[in-house]
Amino acid sequence: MSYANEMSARPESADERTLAARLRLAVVRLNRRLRAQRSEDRTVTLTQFSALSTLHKSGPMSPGELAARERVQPPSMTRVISALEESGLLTRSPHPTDGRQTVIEASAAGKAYIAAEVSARERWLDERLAELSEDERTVLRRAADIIDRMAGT
Amino acid sequence: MSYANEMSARPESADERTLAARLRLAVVRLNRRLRAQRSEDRTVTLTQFSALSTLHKSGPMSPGELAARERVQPPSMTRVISALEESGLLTRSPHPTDGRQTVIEASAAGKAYIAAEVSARERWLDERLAELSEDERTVLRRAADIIDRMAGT
DNA sequence: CTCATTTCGTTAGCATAGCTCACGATTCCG
DNA sequence: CGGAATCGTGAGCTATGCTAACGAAATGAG
Repeated sequence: MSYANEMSARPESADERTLAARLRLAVVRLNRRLRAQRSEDRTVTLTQFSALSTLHKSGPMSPGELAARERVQPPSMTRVISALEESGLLTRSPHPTDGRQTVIEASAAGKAYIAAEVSARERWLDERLAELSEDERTVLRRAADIIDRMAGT
Repeated sequence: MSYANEMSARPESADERTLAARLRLAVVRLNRRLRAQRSEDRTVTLTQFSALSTLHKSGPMSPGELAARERVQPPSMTRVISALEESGLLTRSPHPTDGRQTVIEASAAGKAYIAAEVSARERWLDERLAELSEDERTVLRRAADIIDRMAGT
């Protein structure tokens, strides 16, 4: 069943690397895991879901504003918005006074989708978090704030 | 200079979302920032650097083993290894006893590259971390361990 | 009012990064 | 010896970001 797969590699350990190196690896790995959690739901990707969540939570805004909140360049957001509109989860309407802008908003279907899928989407992560101690969750809660502050700069 | 860009969107706040949602957003955002830090160094991407670091730190191993450590599927790792080999930072050699396997190892150039570039690569993150308090860094250090444990499952 | 400048959203094209499926070579084991 | 398992890889797809360039609309100096 199990073949020999041991070489001179040292075992993976809680290591003495720098904080930057450890944090980078942790973030890269968790990001990969999170993106992989879209298998059953074929239509909406993590990026789209993230944008739709932010839009739903913050209310109608312009595409540029949403791009800024998600820390993404406007052209990247354009594609996300187009995909969500095509799925009927979001509506585009003209800005009342400024002809250059558009107002995007989560549609009724989009809001329903979020309500229904938010737990399914984050089920994997929720389960992992549930396995932790309350202290560990507190650490992650604080870390999420700190990371967000760093990434927002 | 400043155009009106206010709609009915609520301001972005330290919010009352679930831990899962907050952690997801924080990780996705930081990951984007980290990948963007490759501007000066044209040749080696974050994924390649991450793999090379792990290989250097853990010693010679098979491609499959490296893929497992990086939490990536073997075909994904093949491309990373090929790119690193082409750059001369890694060597492939046949396994002494198992003809199916190969042994990959950071070359002298690869080790030198890591030693020289590790700080440059992580400069952006290092600078952000330096702006934090010691307490905040401790939180991130613990969080990195917890996240890695979750992602490793 | 006129027109150069700025802003907004988008299109086009590129690079990275991951996946699954399939396949050939090799090894293991009954 | 021959079927089954394993390893690495090739092919092809999708997602996710970026920059450059552009057209439409708004602004503001004259």
